[in-house]
Amino acid sequence: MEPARAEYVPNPDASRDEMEAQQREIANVATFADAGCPAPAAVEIEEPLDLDQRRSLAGTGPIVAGVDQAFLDGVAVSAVVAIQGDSVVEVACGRTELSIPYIPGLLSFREGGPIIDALDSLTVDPDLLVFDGSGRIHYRQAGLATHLGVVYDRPAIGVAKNLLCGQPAESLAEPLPEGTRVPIYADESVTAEPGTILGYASQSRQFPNPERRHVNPIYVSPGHRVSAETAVSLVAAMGAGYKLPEPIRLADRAASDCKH
DNA sequence: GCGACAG
DNA sequence: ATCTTGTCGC
Repeated sequence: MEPARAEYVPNPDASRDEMEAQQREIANVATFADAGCPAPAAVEIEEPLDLDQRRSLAGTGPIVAGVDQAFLDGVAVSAVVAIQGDSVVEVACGRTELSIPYIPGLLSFREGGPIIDALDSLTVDPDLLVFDGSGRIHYRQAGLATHLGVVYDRPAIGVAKNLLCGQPAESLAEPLPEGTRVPIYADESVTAEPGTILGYASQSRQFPNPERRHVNPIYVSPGHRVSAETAVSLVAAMGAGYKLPEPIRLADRAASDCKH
């Protein structure tokens, strides 16, 4: 697939000020409301899928693409796994030399290159992109999922394993029951009206007895063309019994496979 | 100055 | 993100 807005392709050689300025601009053109994204019921994944059992595209069901990265020395490997219904329909990889270090808040400038490299070789046309990292839960409301969602002008969701910024509506220190969703509000650290719901902490999975051993929530936020509420529901629909949604879980595996 | 900080 | 075996419990 090809970028729809080439002017927003992240440039790792830009100055920090330029990066931050571009992020504010991206947040302004991003849509944090449902606009052409699939319905959660249309992308349900009941059982864990197998990366090695691929099937060809069939019919007009929505295609969801999961994206994740792995690293070796100075190289970033990005993998995209495209899923339609209960089938993996395509797997693509991309790799790029790492040019800048990891800086919280500027992740898309470090990992955007390999991701675009991978998406460039994808032949199917995804209806939804799911990224490992934040979307609107970001200092300038322009995390990885928002940045790339805008670059491709495609519905996009960010799924993070840790909270970058924002204020949970309630404490997340104690284990939550499975299915719990806690709003993440904008606070002073975010360029949004205080009280804006940036995303949700979602307890996608929990053990029967959290006293002994518990699972942490995931942090789901809209990237582009999806609301915070629909984003959590979409991710929950693709859980297949795991903490992380199937597209991300498979992309994670594909990326480490791609390394070796 | 101090603390916080996706992957 | 990455370096890594066994081990405990629904």
